[in-house]
Amino acid sequence: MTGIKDVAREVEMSTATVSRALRGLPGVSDETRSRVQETARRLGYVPSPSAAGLASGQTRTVAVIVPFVTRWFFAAVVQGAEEVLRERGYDLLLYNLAGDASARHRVFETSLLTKRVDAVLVLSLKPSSEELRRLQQLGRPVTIVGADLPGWATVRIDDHLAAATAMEHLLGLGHRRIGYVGGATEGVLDFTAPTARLAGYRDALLGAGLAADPALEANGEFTFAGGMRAGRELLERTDPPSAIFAASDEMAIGVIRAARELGLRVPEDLSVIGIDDHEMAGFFDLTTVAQPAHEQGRVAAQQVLRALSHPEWKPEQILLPTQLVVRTTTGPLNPRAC
Amino acid sequence: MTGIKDVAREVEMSTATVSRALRGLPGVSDETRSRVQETARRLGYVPSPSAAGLASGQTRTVAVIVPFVTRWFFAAVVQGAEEVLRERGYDLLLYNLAGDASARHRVFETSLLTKRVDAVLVLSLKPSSEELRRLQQLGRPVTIVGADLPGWATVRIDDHLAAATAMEHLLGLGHRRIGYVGGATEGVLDFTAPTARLAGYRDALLGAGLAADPALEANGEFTFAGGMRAGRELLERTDPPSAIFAASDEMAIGVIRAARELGLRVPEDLSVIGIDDHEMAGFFDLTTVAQPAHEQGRVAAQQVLRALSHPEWKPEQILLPTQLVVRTTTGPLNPRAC
DNA sequence: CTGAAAGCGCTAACAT
DNA sequence: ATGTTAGCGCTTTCAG
Repeated sequence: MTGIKDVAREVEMSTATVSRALRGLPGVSDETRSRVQETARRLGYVPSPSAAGLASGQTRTVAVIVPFVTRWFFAAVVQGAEEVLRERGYDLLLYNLAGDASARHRVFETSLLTKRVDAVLVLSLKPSSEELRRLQQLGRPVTIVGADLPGWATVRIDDHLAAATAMEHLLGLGHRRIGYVGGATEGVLDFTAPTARLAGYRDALLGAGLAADPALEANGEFTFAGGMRAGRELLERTDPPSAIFAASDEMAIGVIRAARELGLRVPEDLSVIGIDDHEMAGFFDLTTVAQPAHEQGRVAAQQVLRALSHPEWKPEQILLPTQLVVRTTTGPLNPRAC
Repeated sequence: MTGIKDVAREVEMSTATVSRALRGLPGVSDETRSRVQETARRLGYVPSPSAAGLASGQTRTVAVIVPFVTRWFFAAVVQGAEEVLRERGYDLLLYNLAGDASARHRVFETSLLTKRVDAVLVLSLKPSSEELRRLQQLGRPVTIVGADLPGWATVRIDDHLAAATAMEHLLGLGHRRIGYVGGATEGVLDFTAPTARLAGYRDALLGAGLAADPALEANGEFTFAGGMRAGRELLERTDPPSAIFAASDEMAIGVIRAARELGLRVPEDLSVIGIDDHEMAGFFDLTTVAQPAHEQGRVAAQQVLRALSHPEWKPEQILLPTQLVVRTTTGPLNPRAC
């Protein structure tokens, strides 16, 4: 295994110079640098991250803590983060909690990360106060993605605004009786988004001079199946809504399916709008409020990398824009449907 | 930052003993071990992976190389692998190639992995012969998931058999004119599965005394949208098939949608079967041949870990079982449909 | 611009 | 059962 010493011997220089040359540090003549690079390549030199990490205290590795890699949003964020980390020569250590409490404990509590990574990305899960203490103790940049956590660096969308955008679209089409399919507003997952979206829904109704009707709010658990159940629940009422706003595309698709099973046409009898612009949204011609999941991953990674190179950096809250994407699952209120 | 030395000083023993005690190595009295553990905990000792890696040559880290984390199969495999790695105290380094040639080059060519991981999992992508050479040079356990690569350790399903199972189901229902929607049989991705599934389709037809008709084979690119296009192509023929076997559930769902748009009822006018048992398959009541994606990740991780602890270990080809899951998108041949 | 030397925090013989 | 002693392969002062 050829090491820095072999390269140094070959170019007849010290390992210090070789190290500087290879890492692009100043104070090396151009000629020396290129000779070193050429020699390193020729010898097939590969640096040892362990040795570099031990000596420098930097691992060039970022931990990404995810509730489930299998959910669209998380996978997209991971993919975005991985791209920029790789471009900058950082590695991505993935911790998938998968709803497993002991996994969670191991990652957060034991400070396993302390000497292992330079920074941490936490996706959409609500750290307990104890966990937050641990994260703080790391003394390393931490960014929360997809959730609001005052005082911490975050990257997310404005969930209240996204909901308002969806509602404005439905209200603009003449709908007045609008149902909501969301998810639990408590729990360790997605802890702020469901709450903010529900608030956006209610506020939009109030803003339009309408009363929020608790009977029109159902829990779709952020899944297809849940969305379908919730949709059926709302649509089987004696006074069903003419439009449904689902807090995620998966739930919206579930709602569409429930409508179809009940013999309702979309959008003639029921308008449906979601949030996400999931890859399947286009496929289902779903009107939705698009959120840039992939971009949130990129920006979050950029944020922690910036923090690493600027020690004086202060946590920032970054909001990424959402955009209404009108497809064919929403339409004007059909008078007969009332 | 408290290190092993601090613990050693506190218990008045050598760092060697502390190291042994903490790692569960033999040759430490029970009493000493528990005193060391207790003290380490009290002092908040966290080991340094860099130092341990440098001294031992082991990183307790496994690289997982994925084409796209955002595809269901890959995400599920990663999740499965992460579970067993975490249980065993290994970390997962994720490399997402995302169709980026330079990313790919960086991961494989530069032997970046050499001193960074103890083992490698490669998902469904076809390493070039140069890349295989590099992987071999690593001198570390490598397992290929979801593809067949003679001479290498692999974990996958029997794709030919899975296709045969699907075809047998359709043939048993009386279908004779059966279309196939698959993906490219060349390329760097999923390189053996599409080929084997297509062969399974053709062989099943031959086995039933039917001729394989190239006009009934379409490319759905393993995506929803592609499946829909391919489905439309087959169904708009003057002599459309009465059943379609799609090599993945996403394509099968695309086919169903194409059928619906053409006014065909499923399964009365068209039977559709897929492969995967994707999370959406149940939602669409899709008949499919289930493959254990999550389990393939688990088994692959177990395989490399076993290889790590048994140096004499020889590469194994592991086939995981598939299972026909009959739902409602397949039905008996409708005589009128002929 | 380059070199010498002292670690970084552990592990792994080899002793005792 | 425990201790001693070398490193592992780099980075980083501090000199020159």
